This record gives sequence, structure tokens and C-alpha cells, in this order.
Amino acid sequence: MSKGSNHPDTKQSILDAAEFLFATQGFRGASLRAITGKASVNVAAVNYHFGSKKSLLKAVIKRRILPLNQLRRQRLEEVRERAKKKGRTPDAKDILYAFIQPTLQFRETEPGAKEFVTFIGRSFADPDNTVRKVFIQFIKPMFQLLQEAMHEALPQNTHNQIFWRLQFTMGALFHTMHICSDVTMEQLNISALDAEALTELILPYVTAGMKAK
Amino acid sequence: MSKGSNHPDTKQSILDAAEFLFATQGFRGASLRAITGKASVNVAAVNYHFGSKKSLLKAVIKRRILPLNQLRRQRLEEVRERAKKKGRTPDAKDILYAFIQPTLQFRETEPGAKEFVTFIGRSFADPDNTVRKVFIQFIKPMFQLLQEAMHEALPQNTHNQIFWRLQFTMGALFHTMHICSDVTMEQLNISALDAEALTELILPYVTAGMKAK
DNA sequence: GTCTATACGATGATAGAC
DNA sequence: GTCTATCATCGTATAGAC
Repeated sequence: MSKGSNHPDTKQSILDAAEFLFATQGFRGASLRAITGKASVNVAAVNYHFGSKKSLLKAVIKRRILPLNQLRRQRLEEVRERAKKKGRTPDAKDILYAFIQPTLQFRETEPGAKEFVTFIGRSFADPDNTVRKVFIQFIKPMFQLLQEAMHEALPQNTHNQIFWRLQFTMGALFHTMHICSDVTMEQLNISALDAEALTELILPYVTAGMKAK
Repeated sequence: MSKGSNHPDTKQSILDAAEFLFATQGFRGASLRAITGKASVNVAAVNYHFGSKKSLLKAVIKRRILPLNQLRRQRLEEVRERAKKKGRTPDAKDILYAFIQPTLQFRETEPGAKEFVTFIGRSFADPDNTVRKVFIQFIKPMFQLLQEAMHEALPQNTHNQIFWRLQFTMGALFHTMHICSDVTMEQLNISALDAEALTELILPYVTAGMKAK
């Protein structure tokens, strides 16, 4: 029997290993050799299946973020529809919940998702331009949707104000997401919290922030 | 005359170049060759003057953060003293202003500080453990001071609540700091704001967040 | 088609001779 | 202080085995 061949699905193994290592070591810090080593496949397998390290990054992000974005979009639409039926403007808190809850809940849905959440929490601040670009590409349409919905909820606020306050909200959320990585929790001496507890902590904060003054 | 010798201060030149490149390319992305090239000194000068790349990082951070932390500490003390004299508890907004205003203002104090602010905004989320560790080491005592002051301002809130809300605040602030880098501003199509405008935007948000419910 | 072994050229940090 | 050598490690390309 050979060393590590006959994988049920090589691509999947690579994606899983890459997701974990990107999250813990960063895009630059995770070498293809480390990734393929963890996945027990050959070094060249990445280039065969994905073409390049950059394309692998895109695949890692895409696999998780497309379903996540769809869920967030659907939740947002529900909030807007419900408000419309009542002839009212949507509530800021409901909009924020529709975006934040699926994000934090996602950690607990399937194995590996935890690492992914840490990773995207860091991506926006990643020093590597490649990572930031790919990430912004996926978050941008979601952010614009959020902006529109929030403008309906807070019509008295200027576009500029809503834009920046949503940025602050993203900052708080991303920070929470990457702080919840095992390594960082240890460095800061925090005990673990589940998605529900985290949501209950962050939601009043960001809602009050958005509605301030 | 030789190519690049006879620097007024080699160490200073290296620190400046490293600060800029760490901020724009990240710790891993900025090679010693790029740093010494930008500083017009020999490749080996870093190892001669600082010992290693890691020690250079510490020096870069230390140079700016020690005076910044002292200023923040002093501002915080002033707020607490002023409240004590009046026989009242300090106001949450004043505490947050004492921490945030010097941070954002710092960008405009001296050349190079702008890059530094971007850099520390990113450091907390840096995938490289080295960077995170050094950064946490410098921010931790400041955070604890903030926590104490905030507990005086909001005695009805639990320690856990104050801890997390301050984390959200840090998230919003850090995100703002690294978003204000020239590259990211371009990627997001935002126009530049000065420290005063930014402070006026973020302060109501984080204050309302801290006081929520 | 899928996967492995191996090699290539570039670039990384650092150390020793001067 | 500088110059140069060293040695590890990077992403990627290729040739061939199953």
C-alpha cells in the first residue's frame, strides 16, 4: 500500500487542509507543502486541481461563503417583506440580526466552518492584497444590500453616516469572529462562548450604535 | 563616494522603511531586501543593528506606541480625576474620547505615523503569531486600564459585558484604522477623512454601544 | 484523467570573512 | 560597518506511473 494515495476525494481534502492552515497561519504563512502534507497528497496536487495557490484561496472562500451569503440574503429579504406587509419600515435590530446571526451561527454548522469564520474575520485586515481583494469581492454585494436595508430603517440618517456606522459594525463583527479562534482566545484568556451568547452580546451594542443620537 | 553609506542615522532609516513596508505589505510580505533597499543601506544592516527581523518589528512598534500609550494613559487619568473632583462617576463618552482621539489624531502628528496607524489597526488580526503577540503585549495594559475606567462609568453592567463591549469598540476602531490606508480606501471607493471627522463619526456609535439597554 | 516524484528558479533570513 | 556565501523554503512546472 502506498503512503497516502487513494483519497475518497483529493480536492475536498485539499480544501479542508487549506481552510485550516489559511485560518491559523494566514495565506502567506500556509505553504503548499504544509497544506498538501496535512491533506496527505502530493505537492503538485494543488496545481493540478486548482491551478495555483491563489485559485485555491478563491475556492476555499467560495465553498463556504456562497451558501452563507445566500442565507444572509434570504433573512434580509424576510425582514424587509415582513415590514412591507405591515406598512412599516424595517427595524434596524432585525436587519442586523439577519446578517449577524447566520454569520456567528455558521461556526457551529459543520466541521471546518469554525476555522473558516476565523479566516474571514481576519481577511479584511490581511496584509496581503490578494486575500483582501478576493474577500472584498465576496462581501461587497452583501454590504450594499445591508446599506439599502439600513437606509430604509433609518431614513433620517445620511448615507455617509450609515456607511460609516455599518463599517464600525463590520469591524466589531470581524474582530469578534477572529478573536474566537482558539489561539487568540488563549492569548487573551477568554473562555469560549457559543453563537447564541455571542449574538446576544453584540446585537444590543451594534443596534444602539447604528441608532445613536 | 560609495553607493549608500554615510547615512545620518542608519537605524532611523531602517525603522522608517520597515514601518512603511510592514504597513503596506505586512510583516511577512516585507522582505529584508525590500526594507534595506528602501532605506538605502546594506542587506545585512538589519541583523547588525537589530539582531533579527522579529526584533526589528518590536523596535518599529515600540518607537511609536510608547509615547502614544503614555498620551492615552494621561488623558484617561485626567478624565478620572476630573470626575472624582466633582464627586461623580466618569462619563463613558469622555473615557472613549480619551482613548480614541489620540489614536486617530496620531495619524497627523508626524510623517510616517499614518502608516503606523494602519499597521497597528491590522496587527491584532495579523495571521502571523509573532506580530499578534508583540502587539497584544503592548495593548493589554491599556485595555485593562480602559476596562477599569469603564467599570466606574457603568457600574450597573457586569464585567463580562464591559469586556465584550470594549472588544467590539476595539474592533470598530481597528477596522477604521486599517480601512484608512490608501490602498484600502481605493479598493472601497471612500474619500479621505481627517482625524476630527472620523472621531466625530465613531464616538457617538461606540458610546451608544457601550451604554446600550 | 489522477496522482507522484523530482527538479527549477526565485527569494527568504542570516552568518562569517573582510 | 559591508560584501558575499549559505542554506532553507517558497510556488510552480514537468515527466511519467497507474
